[in-house]
Amino acid sequence: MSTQEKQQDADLFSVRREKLDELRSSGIEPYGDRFPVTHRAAEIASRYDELEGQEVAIAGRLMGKRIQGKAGFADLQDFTGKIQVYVRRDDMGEDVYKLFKKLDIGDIIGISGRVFRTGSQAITVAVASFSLLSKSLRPLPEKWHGLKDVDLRYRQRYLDLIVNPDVKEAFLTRVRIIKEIRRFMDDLNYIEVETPIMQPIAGGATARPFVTHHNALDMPLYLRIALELYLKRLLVGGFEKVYEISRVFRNEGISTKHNPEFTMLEFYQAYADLGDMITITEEMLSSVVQSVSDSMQIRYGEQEIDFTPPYKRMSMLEAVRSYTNEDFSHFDAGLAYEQARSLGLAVERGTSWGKILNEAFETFVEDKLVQPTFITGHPVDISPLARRNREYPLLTERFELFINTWEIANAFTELNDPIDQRQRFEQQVQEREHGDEEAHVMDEDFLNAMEYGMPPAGGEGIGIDRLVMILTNSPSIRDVILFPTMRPREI
RNA sequence: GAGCCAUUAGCUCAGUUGGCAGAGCACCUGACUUUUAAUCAGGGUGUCCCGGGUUCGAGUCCCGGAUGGCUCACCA
Repeated sequence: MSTQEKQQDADLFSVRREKLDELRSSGIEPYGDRFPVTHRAAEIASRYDELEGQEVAIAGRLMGKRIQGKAGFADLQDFTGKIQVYVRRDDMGEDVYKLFKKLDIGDIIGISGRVFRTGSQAITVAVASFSLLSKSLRPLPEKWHGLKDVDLRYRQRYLDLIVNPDVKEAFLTRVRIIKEIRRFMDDLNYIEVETPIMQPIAGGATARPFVTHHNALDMPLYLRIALELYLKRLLVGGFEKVYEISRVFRNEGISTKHNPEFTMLEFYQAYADLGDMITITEEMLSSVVQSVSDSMQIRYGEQEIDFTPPYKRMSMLEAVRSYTNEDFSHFDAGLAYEQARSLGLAVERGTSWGKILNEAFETFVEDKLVQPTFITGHPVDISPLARRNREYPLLTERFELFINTWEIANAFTELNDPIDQRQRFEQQVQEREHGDEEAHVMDEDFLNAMEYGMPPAGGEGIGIDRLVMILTNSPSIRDVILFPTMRPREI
């Protein structure tokens, strides 16, 4: 059987598998050792003038091969980018050159050689020697179109990262954003802490949790849906400025804007209030935008979003009035019901005033809020952890920051009255009994903490993933989460 | 959870009225010592997502299912 005939009934994997065996039997280890790298691709390009004629050692993945007889070119890709390498039979000897020609695209190699420019001015390393560091057994996606199938891109993110350079950029931006936020919080002398991910009661937000079970304790544990209640326990414990950036989990639908696990920043500051949170938010966002972009104006799809502070502020009542011409400031559930009906909202009779207002807001206002806008003064019955407004007890001292129509941040002057907090929980428990699976459950331990005295405080949560989406112009949350949740599938 | 759309070679994609399964890249063989989506000559490597049905004949039409995308619902 000729090699060619053998090829015909062999798939690409077994062809490479055979190459690997041949390498081994000729004494070459296809999975090499430590390779001392002296330079990286981008560096050789940016410092070419100094490096011309110098000996360099680089390692990376072979991404292109242009052999032309007794010499040839190849592209090597490392974390910083691609660089061309040049191989010549007369430089490396017949055997080594043959070996190089046998390499597959996707193999990881280390080379050493001298930096030069070709006739067409391409910065190139003339290979003096090379070693195979890792044989690749599977063919990479096509070099020109890359990997487009979104399903494969998310499931096999490693391939996406190898062949689609923009993908790496978005994730590097994500890292920069989070780093900048940490720097910002640290500079304000906030203390970063870690609180339980598995909790006996999942509180701090209205959402369905994931449940697991602890065998030794023989009890259910919930993956946290928010960071809030533990961070507030730390306020009781004397931490005056505290923050956490970490994953929370919500057992809900998946969409371009929702992943079951996502990253939140939450921070709490004793003796502060909502106004302080507004200031911090504006300063933080403008500093983050500054650090990842040259401009305060960010393009997201068709929109241009201006992060220059101060951001627009509007109370929920004002916002609803200005988009519907209906005034809900009477605080009367019956009147609100009539207004909702005339606006075409499908609300049930008996729905509370606050829920109706919120419904009107979500339906008629939310999708208009493209530029950063603080919406303030949320009804108390949708804000069980926020302090009441002193003048209007049906409202709270709360804001949500909307950007690109998405809720990006949520903050309030924290409720620190344990009696009121208990009543709020009781209200939530009732709603849960009436079928609202997302309502809070009673958290006696949290109340116990608050009964020892929690300082007045301002607190805030920021959804990091959506912020990253906006700042990287990513249409899907899956473009900013390295390994988004997917239904498993055979490869 | 609902509606619409998609699924064909390792990847990116064609596939006509229902009539032998196709191209480019990748891969294999050969030529080529400064190319760069290298080029030239030759080679098609397939569970047409899965299961039924209609038909002389199904990648194509019908039904059911799987997975994904978009929109909506829920949510941040």
